[in-house]
Amino acid sequence: MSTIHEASGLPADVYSAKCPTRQLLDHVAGKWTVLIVDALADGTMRYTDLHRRIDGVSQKMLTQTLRQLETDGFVTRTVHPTIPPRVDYDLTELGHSLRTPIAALREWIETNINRVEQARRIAAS
Amino acid sequence: MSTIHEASGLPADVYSAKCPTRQLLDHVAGKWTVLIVDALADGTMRYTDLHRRIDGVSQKMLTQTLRQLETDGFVTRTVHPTIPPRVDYDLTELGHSLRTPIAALREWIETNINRVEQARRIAAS
DNA sequence: CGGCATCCGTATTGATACTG
DNA sequence: CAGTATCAATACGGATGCCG
Repeated sequence: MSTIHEASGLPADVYSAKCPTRQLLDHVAGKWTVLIVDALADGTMRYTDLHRRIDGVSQKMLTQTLRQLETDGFVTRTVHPTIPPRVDYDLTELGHSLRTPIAALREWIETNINRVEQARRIAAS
Repeated sequence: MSTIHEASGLPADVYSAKCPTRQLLDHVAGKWTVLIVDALADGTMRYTDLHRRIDGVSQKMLTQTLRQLETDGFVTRTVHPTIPPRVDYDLTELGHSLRTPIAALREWIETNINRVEQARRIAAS
């Protein structure tokens, strides 16, 4: 039973270049998206928390990805008008539902890294 | 129970920039990787089959991604020395095990595209 | 603290043409 | 059929400096 993309009336199909699901795939299947959504699994995190947790992400990419996650409806951004300022990021319900496949991907990677490295050694020989 | 990365003796952790899992995340969480692995779910496909199935992929990206999937041990490439040539691509057992989280991601996208577009309309207003 | 604006080198990607 | 080679466009991403 396939989903119909309401705005176009056509079936949702990532294999079609023009289907909006393709762009969503690009958003969701990104390194930083995976890490941010997964990091927010346990609850609220501040900007600096995320920056520290996700080793190697630049301010620019963190902000950019958070904004995209926000417009796609995966995270909420709450500004506390205090001094110093404080900004909380949380998963929405939609974001939480995305957590499941994303966590599965992360777990697969961490579980199978040794098998992949073994395959690479064979390929290199 | 976390996996130990054998080559380094350290825990496998995608949050660490230097952990090899981070690079693997980059390979696995890519648009073309997702589409190719998912396309091979039903069995053998030839180069041209994949090119037709995955709308919008260039020859270059298709070849490049297939080579990467091959060295990572996800697909096998079988050349038949016939005229005209024929090259078959298949998932390995490792590739099959990756199918599960990848198919889950694709299905999530196709199922939730309308909710995302609704969130975007709200964000734009 | 949590950004944004700008610059800038590099890696990715696409289009096109050609080949065994 | 299944690529490779080449060039041009561009997006990615880091570094820096400034601001409320």
